[in-house]
Amino acid sequence: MEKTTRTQIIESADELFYHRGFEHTSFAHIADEVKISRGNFYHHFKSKDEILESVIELRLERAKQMLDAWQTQETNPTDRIRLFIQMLIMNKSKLKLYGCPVGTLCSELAKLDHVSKKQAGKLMGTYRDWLARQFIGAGCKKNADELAMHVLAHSQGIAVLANTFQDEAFIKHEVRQMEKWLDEALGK
Amino acid sequence: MEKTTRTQIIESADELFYHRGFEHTSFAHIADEVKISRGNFYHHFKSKDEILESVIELRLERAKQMLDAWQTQETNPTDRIRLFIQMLIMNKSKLKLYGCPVGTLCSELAKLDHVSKKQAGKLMGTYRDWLARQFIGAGCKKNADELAMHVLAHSQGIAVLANTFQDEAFIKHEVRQMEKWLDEALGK
DNA sequence: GTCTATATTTGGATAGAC
DNA sequence: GTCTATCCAAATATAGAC
Repeated sequence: MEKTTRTQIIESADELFYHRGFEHTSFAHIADEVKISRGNFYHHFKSKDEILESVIELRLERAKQMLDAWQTQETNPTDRIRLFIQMLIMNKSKLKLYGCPVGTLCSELAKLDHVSKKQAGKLMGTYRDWLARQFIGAGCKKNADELAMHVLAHSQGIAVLANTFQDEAFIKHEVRQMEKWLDEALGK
Repeated sequence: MEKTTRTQIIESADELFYHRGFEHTSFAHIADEVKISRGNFYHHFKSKDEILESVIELRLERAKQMLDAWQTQETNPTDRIRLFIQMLIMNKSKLKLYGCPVGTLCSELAKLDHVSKKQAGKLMGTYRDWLARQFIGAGCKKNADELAMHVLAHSQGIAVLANTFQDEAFIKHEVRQMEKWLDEALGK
């Protein structure tokens, strides 16, 4: 079963937007990856903004799939939060090179005041809501969203600094701190 | 005493790079602000990259001045760290709209793989080093840099999320958390 | 569905008059 | 030191043949 050209465009754009940023990625860059001509794009998408829309949709899909998988993989909400935090370790080399794909996109679209910035915010919101549900499950009903936002903020900050200072080792240290914080926050 | 055209260019570029991002800011944008013609730029700078260089220099200068002022204003290193954290509150409306000027620049230049990305990293490094010195002064000689990086990471994460979710109230809550963390970290 | 050719716009940069 | 005019390259987008 072949990947459609449309799918290939979206997947290549997804990677390039992550590595180079949205604005700094041109049709020529994507065309080189997919090996199609520039003109051919417009058979599949009306504009570059439409490609971005599809890329965000793809990322939303993937995020939901991953979180759903975690939901069945771990029965304990606390351990699910730990999986989220461990994501920083798993992706440490990419974080160092390109930062967080979600955070950097949200930051870029905010500066561009782009029509899709709200959609990108939804992507971040997906993690926020999922984390909040885990905290509720772990017995923190009252301040679940605050705790979720704290984990998210700490993760985003780690990504920015790992990228800025090109430092992977730092990630490990901060992750340990966050895990310790989690144990205390859950009153353990 | 008049501001030179050169100075006006740098200051306008500084603001525009913060609000719109570096790549998304054109000479036309800066020219509109300064009210000069596009061609006139090249009497003062050889290229757009050179303007960026000067903008980063300006930001470095301002950062050092501010930190020096704090150094004399507060005798207690712990209170100086508190001043740093309070900066998030002071700038909360700008953070909501544009994120952190240091973090967003570092993130953008990393994606562009720009020649000045190291210089931007130095800007972040200025805060890192200053914070580490305060922690040393507060008696945390052993892990001063780790503590500095933690404060920096938390601040950056707060900025990213305040910007993404357009939420100022969240900043206040996280700042309170960081202040509590600081008291505990300093064994108080 | 894919291509080539081309239109159009924008943005960075240069030349030279004043 | 500032301007106008202009060049050049890149990037988005369109038209129409195959």
